[in-house]
Amino acid sequence: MLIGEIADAVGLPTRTVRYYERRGLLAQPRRAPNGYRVYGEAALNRLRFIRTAQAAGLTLAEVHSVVELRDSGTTPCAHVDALLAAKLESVRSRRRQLAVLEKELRQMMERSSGLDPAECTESEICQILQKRPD
Amino acid sequence: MLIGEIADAVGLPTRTVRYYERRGLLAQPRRAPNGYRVYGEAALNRLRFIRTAQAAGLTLAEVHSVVELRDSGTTPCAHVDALLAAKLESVRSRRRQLAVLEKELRQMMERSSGLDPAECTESEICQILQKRPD
DNA sequence: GTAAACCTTCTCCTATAGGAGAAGGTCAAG
DNA sequence: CTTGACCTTCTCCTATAGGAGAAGGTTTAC
Repeated sequence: MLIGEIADAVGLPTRTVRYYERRGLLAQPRRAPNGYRVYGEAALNRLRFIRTAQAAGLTLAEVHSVVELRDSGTTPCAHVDALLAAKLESVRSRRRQLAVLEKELRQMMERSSGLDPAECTESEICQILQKRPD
Repeated sequence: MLIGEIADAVGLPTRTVRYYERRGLLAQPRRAPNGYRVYGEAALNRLRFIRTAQAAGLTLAEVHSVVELRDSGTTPCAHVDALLAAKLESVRSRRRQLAVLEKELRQMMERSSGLDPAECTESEICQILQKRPD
């Protein structure tokens, strides 16, 4: 398989496949006599894994830490559990932040409907944003 | 007020104040004979406004669009309303995405507790991530 | 008079996940 | 034999909001 074929197989641009190689996520493939990258099944699995892991919210750096363990012969299960737990906590935390922000935005917009643009002075720049709810 | 003083007054590093000036968020201040930036009340209000707007989730580019209107003599209320509405929608959308992700993470972790690391094969790299719920 | 604490501009760097284009080699088909 | 579609490496660029350091001038305090 050449890079264009494997890229099509997983739905990535060839640039991205080379990028993963540079990042150390994908082993350097063997080369054809003309210098072209030649991939096998393992690379296909690896790319699919990367997509799955990204879908689970892992960063490429985190994916890297997982494949590094795998490549070193260790079963990465425990490490993945820890990553997922940390990810879950950060997602929860982010959700809480966004809930607060959404509430504030709604309050600002509600207040805004009762404000007169003519009363918006130059020094406060924008009364909708500046006038915090009492 | 020199840059260090105004920076302390709003709790920003002096670097950031210069950065806002470069970004066009803050007017170029007058200079003392020695070349030092000298600020007045207006700059203080502007910096406070930027912080408030950022807290509302606006990007610096969006803040820029607001102060640009203000500086051009237009009351930016309508524009701010539109920005807030768009921001609200994107926050809602993001929250929905995170809710789905949180659920998936929880499912993965639950499944993980019933999996045997010994069964994790090299080709799938990690069964926790790879085995999607049936 | 000198050391500390300011200030100035300049340029490059961070994280994240790639995207864009240049300049060139290679391969299959008409 | 040339055109188009591949492939190669190289470097720089994107968005976001600054951070870091260099090299130098100024002001304040002792």
